[in-house]
Amino acid sequence: MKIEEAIQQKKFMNAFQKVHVNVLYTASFLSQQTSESLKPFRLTIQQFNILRILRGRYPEPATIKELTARMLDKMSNASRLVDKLLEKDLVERRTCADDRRRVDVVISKAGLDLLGKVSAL
Amino acid sequence: MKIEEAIQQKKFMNAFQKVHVNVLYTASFLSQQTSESLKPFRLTIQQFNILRILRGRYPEPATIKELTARMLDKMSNASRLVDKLLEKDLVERRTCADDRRRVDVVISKAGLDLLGKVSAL
DNA sequence: TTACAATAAATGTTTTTACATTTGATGTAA
DNA sequence: TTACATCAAATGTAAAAACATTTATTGTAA
Repeated sequence: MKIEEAIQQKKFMNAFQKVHVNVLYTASFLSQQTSESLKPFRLTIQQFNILRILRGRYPEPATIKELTARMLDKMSNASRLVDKLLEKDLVERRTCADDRRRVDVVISKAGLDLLGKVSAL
Repeated sequence: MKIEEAIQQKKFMNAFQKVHVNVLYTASFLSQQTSESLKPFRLTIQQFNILRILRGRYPEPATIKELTARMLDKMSNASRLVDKLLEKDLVERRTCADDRRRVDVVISKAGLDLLGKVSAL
C-alpha cells in the first residue's frame, strides 16, 4: 500500500513531506505492533524499553539519569516507569552509595525471565 | 550521529532491529520538532493534523469517522480533538442532515488563517 | 411494522505524558 | 566552614491518550 492510500492524501506533497509522513506512519505501525505483542505481558513499550536497557547492562546497574538519556522519548518520566516495574518486581532499586542523589536500578531475575518470554514470541 | 551513539547501544543489533530503532528515533525527533514549532500557536500535533485534513477538503466537510480514519494514531479520539478546536473557533461542527448520526466538521476562516501562519515559519 | 444488529459519535474512567516544582545531596567559590 | 549553585530524583498537576461503554440513529430481516 502506498502512503498516499494509507492516509488518503494525494495533493501538495513534496518529497520531504512524503518522507516525513512515511516515517511517522511506519513508526506508528511498528509501535502499535509492539504494543500488541506486549499486552499479554502487561508491559507498555516504555517499560519494555527500560527492561531491555537494564538487561543490556546486567548485572551492572543503571541510574535514572542514564535510563532517561537512553530513552527515545526523554520526557516520559523514567522515575515513574521504574516505579511501575518495581511494583511488579521486575527491577530492584537502591540509592547509590557514593552519591546519594543517584539511584541504581538493576533488572531482577523475574525481569530477565519476562524478557525471555517476550523474545520467544 | 550514528544511531548507536544516539541511543548508546551497540550490541546485539541485527539489521531489522537497527532499522526499527532508527525509524522510531527519527519519528520521535520529527514529532518533537513539530511540537516545538506548534507551541507558539497553542496547537498539539494531533490538532494540527486535523486542521490540515480539513484544509485539504475545504470547503467540503469531513465527518468524525473520516478524520479518525485518516489520522495515524487511530485511538486518539477525533471527537475530543474537534471539541478542542471548536473551543478555539478553528472549526465548525454541525450534524449531518441526511444521517443524523454523523457530524460534519469544516475548518473555519480562523483555522485557515492559523494554518497559514504556521506554514509561514 | 417490529425487533434487533450495526453504525457514528460522545462520554466515562484509568493510565500516561508533559511540564513545572520540590526535595535532598553534592560541588564550589568566598 | 558557609552560602549558593548545580545536580539527581521524586512529586504535583493539568492535559492527553487508551480503552470501554453509552447514546442516538439508521439499516435490515422476520
